[in-house]
Amino acid sequence: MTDGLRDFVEDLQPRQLPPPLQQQQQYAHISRQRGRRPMFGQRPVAPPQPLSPNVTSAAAAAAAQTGVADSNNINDESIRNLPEPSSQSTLKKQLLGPSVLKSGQDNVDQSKVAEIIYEASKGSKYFANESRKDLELTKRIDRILRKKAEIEKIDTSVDLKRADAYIAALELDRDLSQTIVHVDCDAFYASVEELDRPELKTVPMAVGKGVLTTCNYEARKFGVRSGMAGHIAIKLCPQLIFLPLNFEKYNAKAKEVREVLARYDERFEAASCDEAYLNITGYLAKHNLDPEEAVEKMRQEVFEHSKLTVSAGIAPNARIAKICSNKNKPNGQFRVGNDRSIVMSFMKSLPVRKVNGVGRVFERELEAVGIKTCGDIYPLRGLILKLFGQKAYEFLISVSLGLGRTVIRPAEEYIRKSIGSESTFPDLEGTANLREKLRKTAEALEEDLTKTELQGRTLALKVKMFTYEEAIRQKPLPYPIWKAGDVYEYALPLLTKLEEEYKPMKLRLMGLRMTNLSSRKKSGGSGGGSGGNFFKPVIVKKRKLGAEVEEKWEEWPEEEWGKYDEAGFEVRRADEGDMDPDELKYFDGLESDDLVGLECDDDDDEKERNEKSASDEEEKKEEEVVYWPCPICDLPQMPDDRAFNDHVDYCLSRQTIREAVREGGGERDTTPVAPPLTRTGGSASPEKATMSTVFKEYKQTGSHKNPLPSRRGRPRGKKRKL
DNA sequence: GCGGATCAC
DNA sequence: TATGGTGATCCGC
Repeated sequence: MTDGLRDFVEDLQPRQLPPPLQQQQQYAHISRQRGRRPMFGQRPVAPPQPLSPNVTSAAAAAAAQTGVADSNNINDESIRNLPEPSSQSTLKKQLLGPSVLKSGQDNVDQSKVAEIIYEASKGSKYFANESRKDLELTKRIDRILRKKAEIEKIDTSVDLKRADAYIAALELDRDLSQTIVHVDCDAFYASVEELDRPELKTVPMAVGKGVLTTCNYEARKFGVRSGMAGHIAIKLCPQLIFLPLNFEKYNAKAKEVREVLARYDERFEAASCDEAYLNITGYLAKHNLDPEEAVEKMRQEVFEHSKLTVSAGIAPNARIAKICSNKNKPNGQFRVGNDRSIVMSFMKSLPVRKVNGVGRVFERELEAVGIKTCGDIYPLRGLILKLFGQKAYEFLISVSLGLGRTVIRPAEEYIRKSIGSESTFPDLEGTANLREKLRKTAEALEEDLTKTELQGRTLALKVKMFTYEEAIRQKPLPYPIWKAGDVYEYALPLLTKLEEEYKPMKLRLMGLRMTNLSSRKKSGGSGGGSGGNFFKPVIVKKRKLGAEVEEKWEEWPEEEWGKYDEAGFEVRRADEGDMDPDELKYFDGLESDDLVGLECDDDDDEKERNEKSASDEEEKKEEEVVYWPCPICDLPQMPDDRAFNDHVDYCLSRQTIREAVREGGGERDTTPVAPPLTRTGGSASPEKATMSTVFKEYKQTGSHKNPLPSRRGRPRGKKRKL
């Protein structure tokens, strides 16, 4: 350790400046971590030996030996839980960490890295926990595969038809008119540190302790990654230099970057400290610039202004832009053009893991059923709903089509739904000790509640046992609280409850979190939640079976990532034109929910769920209901007048469009990209490639609305802005 | 509504 | 000696 580094740590101890953006608060806490340990300074060791060509470290050599066969280590006592040798490989991959597919690791031998990590982890409690989780996942995947076999036995043509109808509806909504940019700073924290200490540029260096927050590209050559445990990183790269976090510095730099971004889209969306989305459609039109030119210029300006390099992705929507920004990292950019065939061919070979929302677990589940790339989704579209559920279905389908949101808006317009504080510490046990820790945790939470001027009506206590097993107990409160004393008082019963459940409870982490938030600001403000004075949140209801829907909740990761527009902010982007996407989705959702007999119990009405025999009820209904066949698409509809009429209207509008396509000859854009996506039986359009083109015209004229006299009123209510 | 799990950063 | 913290969502019960 060096004194200089220690000074750094002392310096930031009181810490925490008001983060300009909501998202940044999630990082602010880190700087006040207790129990800091000595920093690792430079060690007198052998010169750097990247893992790229040859691994020469002792650990690697040892690993190489044991690594001949994956199952060689199975007799280790600590991993006796492991079922069969085959799961070793998945576990190793799991241990590799979440960012294997990220950039900067292309020339690193991942299997050797995996071995080293595996060897270094073996025997630890952490490892045992990972093994347990891996086993659970393997079992779950087993169930999924059995389910798949079941489904394949029966007739899936109805599911296929429904999927095709859904896809057709989504296709109608496709918007290729916007140019979205995702900007991502390269190794942000590490780069900022290098500005102050240029000599670090040429040596492997990491920021953060315990778990690395990030590391520079020199370090990545050794297989070091962000999110990696510090002691593992040392095994991979003994000469790795560790720096402490310095959020003031990072925030200042982030601000500089944002100043430039604002020139291109004043309503850009800061997704985190070092990431942002921009809609540069307006900018391009105004300055008559090519997207690539403009972004090139923007990155150049960012560099001149902040001395930091950024990477960027340019695409018709945020999801693809995000993927693109990783493509030519560092200091590069990549564009997927605003053209359906380009989008489709880009998605076709893209590993699903690259998509935001597909993590290590989902990746394995998908792989098990034969989905490795986004192009693999479409052929299985008839199975996915039953295999993974409604949300995952909607998500995967939209991913396979390369769809994503095109509305970008400032982070300030999102409302926070929870606020919490948690910390890890050396194993702790004993009622008195745990209560003391609880008190400290409550005080930390009060601090954040004070800063944000929030209060909450539901309190949750989270603990992590010394075995890494986690548990949460939560409780609604009689009134909103924010003071540490109150928090402690209400948290104590939760703690004692846990102590009873887990007999001698030994903890390594404790956290408190408040939900059901409301603002304590006099002037209203953005705090949302029940109890709020000015901005009462919109009641957002999830899809309900058959019944009228006041507000619909946008499907999972697809759009807003759960953040919603509390006070009904007017979003003024062009893309939310006249065709209300909700309506299409509504009908489709209704269809699938109703017909599949899926457990769609997203009701907010308590009475509806009082019957524990919900599933029985469901089945009974399923048998009794007589569906009305739609005269257009022939798919069975719920016997509900309004819903039926809505559906027919919808089908007619699609029919109209289809005919328009045929008349127009459908000659444009006919490249047969992504073959599976162009044609399937049933109601799918014969020429989807042109549908979006046609639809654009419809959007302009607005003539698609109510192609025939409507028989009733649409389910009204505030339309969800996408 | 609760608790566990997953995901992103 | 020994693998983080904040916030959000989804699923099963």
